[in-house]
Amino acid sequence: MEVTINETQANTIQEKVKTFFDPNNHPAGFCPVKDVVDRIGDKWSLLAILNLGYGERLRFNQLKTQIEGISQRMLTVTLRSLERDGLVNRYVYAEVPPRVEYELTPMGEKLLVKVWELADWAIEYKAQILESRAAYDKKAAKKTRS
Amino acid sequence: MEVTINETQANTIQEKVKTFFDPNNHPAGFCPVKDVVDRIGDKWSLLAILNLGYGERLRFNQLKTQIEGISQRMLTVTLRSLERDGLVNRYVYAEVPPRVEYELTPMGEKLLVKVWELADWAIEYKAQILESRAAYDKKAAKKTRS
DNA sequence: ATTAATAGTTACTTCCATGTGACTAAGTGA
DNA sequence: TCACTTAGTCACATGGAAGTAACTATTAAT
Repeated sequence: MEVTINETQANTIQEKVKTFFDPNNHPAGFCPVKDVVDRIGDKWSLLAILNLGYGERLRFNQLKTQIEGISQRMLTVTLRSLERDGLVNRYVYAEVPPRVEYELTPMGEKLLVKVWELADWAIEYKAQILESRAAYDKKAAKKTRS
Repeated sequence: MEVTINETQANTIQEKVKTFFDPNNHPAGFCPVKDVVDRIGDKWSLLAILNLGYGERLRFNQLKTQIEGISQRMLTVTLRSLERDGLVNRYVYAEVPPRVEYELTPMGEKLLVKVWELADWAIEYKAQILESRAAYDKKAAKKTRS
């Protein structure tokens, strides 16, 4: 089910991108990739999704503990927006003190799988990125000095 | 080469995440997924990468035209950071007026392939997200009214 | 002498995502 | 009566990413 582009037989990423950006295929500004990245590009959403990725329902405070550094407010904000988009389910139990549990929806889990594949790239190229960065900074420093 | 987790035979995403987050496997805070998303999560990087994904070298002003809404400054900033991380190459021609061309590096192209797969998810679930969002807002509106 | 072209840089401003700390409801147990 | 618990909300403060507009070098063409 990897049929992003089925308008033509596009086999290389170049062909795919070219086909994709063709105004005949989509309205201008249509960019699902950007949509996803915007959705998970904030500070906490991805971490919430990852922590719910264990497959167990987690209570609010469990998440707060597991997601290091997150504030109460930001956890609420993050979970609300994930819930709104249908990526997590929220279960409220009528108890005192309150109990609220969160879990990934199937849609959220599918996203996690996709996002997870990015990790392959990150791991494979992490060293190379750091190298490139160091080399670049070294050059920049030289220029500034002279 | 999809061997993110080879410590165990982890077949479900739950197992993968569990294995991944095990402090025995990685130092705390190690999260390559977050790294990538941070890298492309800014406003323009992804759009620059996508536009360079055609496989053709593009001049500064070509990019500026193609990336709708980007300012001169932000294009420079974006390209510089991509160059620094080794995702794009920059070719300067000693001409007047200046000519500078940009292209994806192989590493950048590999990233594009991965990121592209997110589009599959986005396209598949776009309608469902919008539905979920509308339903959520409708409920929220009711609560406010009462 | 002036304009035009390209690929920037620089100084300044603005705004929104995020952070902080106090506050709340509702019941339980001491 | 008071403290304690959980899962929040609310008002306000802040930093940094992004935006804006003016300025630059260099040469060719008019």
